Amino acid sequence: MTLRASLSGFPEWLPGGRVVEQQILDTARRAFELHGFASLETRSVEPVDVLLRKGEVDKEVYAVRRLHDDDESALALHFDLTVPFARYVVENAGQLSFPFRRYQIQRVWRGERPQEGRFREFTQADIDIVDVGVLAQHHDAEMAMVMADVFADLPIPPTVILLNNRKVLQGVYRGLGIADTPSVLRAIDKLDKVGVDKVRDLLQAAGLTAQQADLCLALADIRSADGSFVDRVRALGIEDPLLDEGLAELLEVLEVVNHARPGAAGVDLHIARGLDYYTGTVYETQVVGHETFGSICSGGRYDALATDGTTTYPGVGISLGVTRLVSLLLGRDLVRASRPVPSAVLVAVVGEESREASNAVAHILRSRGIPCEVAPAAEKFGKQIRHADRRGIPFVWFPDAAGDTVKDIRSGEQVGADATTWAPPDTDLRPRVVVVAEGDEGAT
RNA sequence: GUGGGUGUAGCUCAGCUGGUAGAGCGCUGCGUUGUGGUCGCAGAUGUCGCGGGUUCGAGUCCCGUCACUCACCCCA
Repeated sequence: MTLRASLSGFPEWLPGGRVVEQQILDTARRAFELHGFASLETRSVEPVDVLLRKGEVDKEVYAVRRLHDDDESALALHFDLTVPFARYVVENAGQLSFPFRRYQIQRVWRGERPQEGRFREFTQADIDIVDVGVLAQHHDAEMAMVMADVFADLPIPPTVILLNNRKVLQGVYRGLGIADTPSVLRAIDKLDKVGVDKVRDLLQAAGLTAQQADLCLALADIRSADGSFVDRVRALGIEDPLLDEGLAELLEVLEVVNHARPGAAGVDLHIARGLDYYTGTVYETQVVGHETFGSICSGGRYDALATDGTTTYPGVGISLGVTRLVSLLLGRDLVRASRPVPSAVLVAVVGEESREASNAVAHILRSRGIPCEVAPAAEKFGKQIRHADRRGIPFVWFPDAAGDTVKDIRSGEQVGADATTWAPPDTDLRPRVVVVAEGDEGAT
């Protein structure tokens, strides 16, 4: 296990797990910057009313206050990165140029009961684009393509970004004369978990007729990797202008994404998304073979979230659940770090009186970009090698006045070497994330 | 917040109807006295989650409490 569960919901990885997490963070950052997103960080805390304004839903928000104040200022840890970003855009609109694109990688906090893949403190890697007044539709497809690039660069199983559009759902519900859209959305969202019959019960409990419920279920049942979903929705025979708009948008996003990144996305009309500020496209991402684990990357378009009263800043964003993804990869042993420490070389110490000579070797290696450490004690070489072995350090360097040698402790091969010219193979230079082969148990 | 399950060595767990705590892995040492991994031998380690109760006696039964975990809720 690479997860310490001392405080439930506040994960702390062991060093090997952190290697995996950092690789994901580096990969995301790299992809985001290649797509021109500027880095941004917002404060961890927001006034409570900012966090709760959108959607009365008493989100599981953590309040923050000084222990000694009886206090007034109701602050809370942010619940996601989208709402603080919307606030930031409104506050700094005068100094930003639009359309504004930024990425933001930070922790967020939610006071929900933890479970597999669900934490109270976790890291999101978020990208958003906002504009003034109107945001071009093509950005909806762009979001999915950027994330597809991230996934393509990660050592993880295939993923699929599932698309839907709130307008399609709302258009259908409105066309059916259904008033209570939110509870229908919530019921539909449970399809995978509780099954068709339970959801039908829920829908009827929400006041739908049997016929309405069946049409909602038929709609939710539509999934496709191509444009064929449009005809299947039409076949339900429901007419509504919002539906037309939603279908057109959804079709465009799907076609653009899959043209550029074949197979990266699919349409799934039962994706609803809980957050209430979404107004159009919504995204959810499954890891193939781990569909029940939950979405590792979600988001959507919000046309009315950011506003100062006179000007509205519509946006679209998507957020990678870094912590959730790491917990999936480690918890199911899908990947491992090649070693938990950066060191590629352990420089042995012959005797404490010659530690300086070992330090000098290490200094030269480091100056050439080779991470290394010096043995902590001048023990017998067997123990020094074992020290390296346990940490996964592949090479042990033996300083010797008659000529240094370096040993690859995996093969046992030991050769003469000069610190000014020797280098490990590229694959050993830094810890790597390696995919665990089927049935490959044990080992570090 | 509501309901179920679990809490014994660093880790995974065993411990039957109460009789003073065990295994595997890991760890330490030796065989091999400055070249590890395999193998063999030897060894160390526990407030049995915490508090109370019943009992001659509680890891075991009862009550409470905390933590973890699963489900609901919600979601990355």
